[in-house]
Amino acid sequence: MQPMPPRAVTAICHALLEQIEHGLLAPGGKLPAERKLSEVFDTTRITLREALAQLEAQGLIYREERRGWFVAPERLTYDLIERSHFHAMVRDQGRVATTELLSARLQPASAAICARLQLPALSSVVRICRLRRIDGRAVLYAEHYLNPRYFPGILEQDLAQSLTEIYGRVYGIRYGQVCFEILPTALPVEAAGALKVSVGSPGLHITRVNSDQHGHLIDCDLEYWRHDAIRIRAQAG
Amino acid sequence: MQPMPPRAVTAICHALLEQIEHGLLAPGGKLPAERKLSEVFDTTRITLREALAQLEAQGLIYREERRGWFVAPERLTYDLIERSHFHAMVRDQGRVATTELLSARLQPASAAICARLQLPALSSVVRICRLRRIDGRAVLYAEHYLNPRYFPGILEQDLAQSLTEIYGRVYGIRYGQVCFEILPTALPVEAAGALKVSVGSPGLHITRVNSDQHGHLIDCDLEYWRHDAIRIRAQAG
DNA sequence: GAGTGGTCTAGACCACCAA
DNA sequence: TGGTGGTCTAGACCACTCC
Repeated sequence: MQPMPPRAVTAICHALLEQIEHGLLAPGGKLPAERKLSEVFDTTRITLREALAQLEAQGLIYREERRGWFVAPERLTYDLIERSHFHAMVRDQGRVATTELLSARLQPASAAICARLQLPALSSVVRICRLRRIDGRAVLYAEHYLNPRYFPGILEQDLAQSLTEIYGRVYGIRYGQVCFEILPTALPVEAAGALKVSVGSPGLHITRVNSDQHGHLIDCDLEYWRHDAIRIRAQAG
Repeated sequence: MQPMPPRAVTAICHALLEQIEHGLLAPGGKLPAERKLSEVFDTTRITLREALAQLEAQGLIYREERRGWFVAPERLTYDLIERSHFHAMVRDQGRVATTELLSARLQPASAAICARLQLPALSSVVRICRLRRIDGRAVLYAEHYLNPRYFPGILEQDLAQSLTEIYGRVYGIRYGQVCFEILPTALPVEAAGALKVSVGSPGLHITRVNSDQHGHLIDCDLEYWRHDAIRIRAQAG
């Protein structure tokens, strides 16, 4: 249909794409330096970076801040309905998950969190920030906000583990109804910093508000995913 | 925490953000020309465009190909579970929806579509391409693939209407189980062209595979949304 | 210390849109 | 027809990574 303009950027994209598809650049492999690539394609770094940015938007390559460009690994499939926890989900897909605890403490809740958990103004909540990796690559920055009333003494637990597992083992709490909200947007600074991506890169923001088996609102999660690390599945009806 | 580098790009973002938040630029309003803005902020167009791209990634402004930059309207909330059809969903949120039929015909199915609909190789399917707008802004490019066996003569219907409604009225078919797959990625050329966005802009790709009330796979939709036009909701458990 | 990516400058030409 | 956005050039300096 369209006359297909002979754009330099498009040509570079196609050339790189072909190399990746034919396996000359393996998943996880590093691309040559930008200056080297701009010589190869006989163009400027600005133009070359434009092409890299497009492949990044497609999720085919990704960037580690100041370290260079890499071929993106396969996405993780995230099933909204049959929610196993992160480590199990990753393991079931033949990958290795790790979790790093960034911070955990009791603090006053923001207005937004109060509203989500239906708490009165200025309530205290337990805030747990964690970074999660798949095969060593940071893919998810998550903030958990727990209603402290249901989880006395949780700060003494090992919070790099699955929270779901601690909920059940220590408090006898299981998830009941869960509400999701999925928002494609740029990653905020905290998330971008933790994931080592440049601020303003596209990402996926998932908010989960969780009730327990008795219908009490127990906690909510703010998850920030690399946009290229995830595929969401759901079944309805 | 971080020393907050005095980046030109960040400074411009904040300045524009403030103007938007204080309503000096109304939703749908047009921003000044890029050259004008780069003068205002005393920088080059490249740098200024970098800032605009970041705000675009956040979904705060958007671009119409060759027409300029505009302040983004509120997102549409898309509920995965209680799926009313597009026009009803938009109307319920106080907006106006329109649908434009781009093409509709019987054609051989691609391998991917055959797999989704569990059809034998080289089956024919009805392919319907449509463009949907909210308040006049193109937000969704959708391709529907129907198993023709369940929809004889559907090409004679008015396909700018709700398909859900035609299914029920003409064929006595209602949706049963539905599978979703949500993928943040760059918009492919057909979608980008129809939505009038530059190729390679981020978007949200939603695949729906629909069964009817008897469990037959009747059709599947490939939806391509502007990343800034949508917020997805779901409830589970 | 060499090389890398991150950022920025100061221009240019073209195709398209609106007047 | 003038101004717009889309694209591209040919450099530069800095902070950081990696050796």
